[in-house]
Amino acid sequence: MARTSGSTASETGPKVAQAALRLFAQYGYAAVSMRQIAQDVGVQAGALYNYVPDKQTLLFGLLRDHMTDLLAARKLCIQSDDPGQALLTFVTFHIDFHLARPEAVFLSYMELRNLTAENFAVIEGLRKSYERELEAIIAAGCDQGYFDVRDAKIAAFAVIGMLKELQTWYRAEGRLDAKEIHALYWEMIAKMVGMARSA
Amino acid sequence: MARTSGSTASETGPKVAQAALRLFAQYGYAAVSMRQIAQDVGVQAGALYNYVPDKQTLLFGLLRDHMTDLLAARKLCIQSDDPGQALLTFVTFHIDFHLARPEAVFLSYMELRNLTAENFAVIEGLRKSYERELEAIIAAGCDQGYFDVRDAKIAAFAVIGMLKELQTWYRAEGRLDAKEIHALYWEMIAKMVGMARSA
DNA sequence: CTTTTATTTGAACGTGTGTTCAGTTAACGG
DNA sequence: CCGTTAACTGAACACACGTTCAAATAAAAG
Repeated sequence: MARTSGSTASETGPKVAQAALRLFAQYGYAAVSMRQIAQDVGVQAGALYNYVPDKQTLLFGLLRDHMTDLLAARKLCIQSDDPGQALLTFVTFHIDFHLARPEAVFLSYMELRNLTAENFAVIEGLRKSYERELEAIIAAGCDQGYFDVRDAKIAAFAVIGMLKELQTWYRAEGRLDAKEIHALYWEMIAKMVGMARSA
Repeated sequence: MARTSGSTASETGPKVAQAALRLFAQYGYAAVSMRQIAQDVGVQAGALYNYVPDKQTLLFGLLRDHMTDLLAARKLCIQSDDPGQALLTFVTFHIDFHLARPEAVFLSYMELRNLTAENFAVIEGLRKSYERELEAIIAAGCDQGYFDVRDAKIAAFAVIGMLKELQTWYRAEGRLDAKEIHALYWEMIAKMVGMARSA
């Protein structure tokens, strides 16, 4: 047997990425075999290599695309000169973007160590450039007297940590919807950075 | 060849656990082979099975011991009826305990999904009982009017998240020592829970 | 010194791994 | 309808995996 009826690269290609994303997120990169991915796609393992040079590059592609999407979406946010507004925008954007793609987010946190050194450096660079935006907002808010934190870098880490943890407990069918989560987190974060009651 | 000179179970046993902890934390459970662990111990792979029934149980044992240690150490904390003091104690304890054993902490966050369903349930139960302590402290502080948070459960998650993130950036040789980290995190957390300026 | 016990080796088992590729069939272009 | 290209199969490669176990040696006990 050979080419299967109805098969086109434009359909199989995305299926490969989706299956890999799903399986890597669920079981971990090292625990998922190319044959499992192939089965999920509905194809033999050999066929995957029409779409991906190797397993490592498959993982890297998923992480890089996720980070690229994140930064691209972030650029579309309306940026504000007011630090309070800028922080609110960042937090709201972060929550929406991340809650919408839990698997990619999970993968990006969990599988960094399975990247080669070179690939890791690329992803890490993208991640840092995102997190530095938050740090810059907090630092600016301090300089301008809107916020009150002793260490902007640590405060940024704290906010990132809070938001990361959100990923671990949020369920779409859960007690809180996105709107309530926005409100709760914004309340906590605004207090934490000592935001003056204006904005 | 067979038994090597100087070999005793009381030395090799702990070595196995240490090597597994180190390697699992660094490369991930699925990516580390029993032969790698054996090499780190300085022994052939077969010898590991004098100390561990299988790889899964080895992982489970590491995680369970970590959680057991955590809960035991926590019990030794002096508990306070004052919510502010109780929260401060919790935060300080958490930071000290976790910064002292980064590998076990990392493993406990990363390798939960590589546990069998039964083993996972055990670890998850231990973890929840720890995190519920924090939630109870925050809830009590709210009830008694010391704290001001809209949702104690979410606030507890937020604090846990902040502290988890600390693990990812802290380096012993870094800019901040434990004392400064205590102060910075306590400041942020006290503000976040809307703590009245007394305690 | 002899016997017993503790500890490890080294080979083997069956299975699974990522990856390659010649061969085969489906879809497409002329 | 034919030739070309696109897509996939299925087998194979060399190697690594977790685990078992008889045999062998070291340490401990008597």
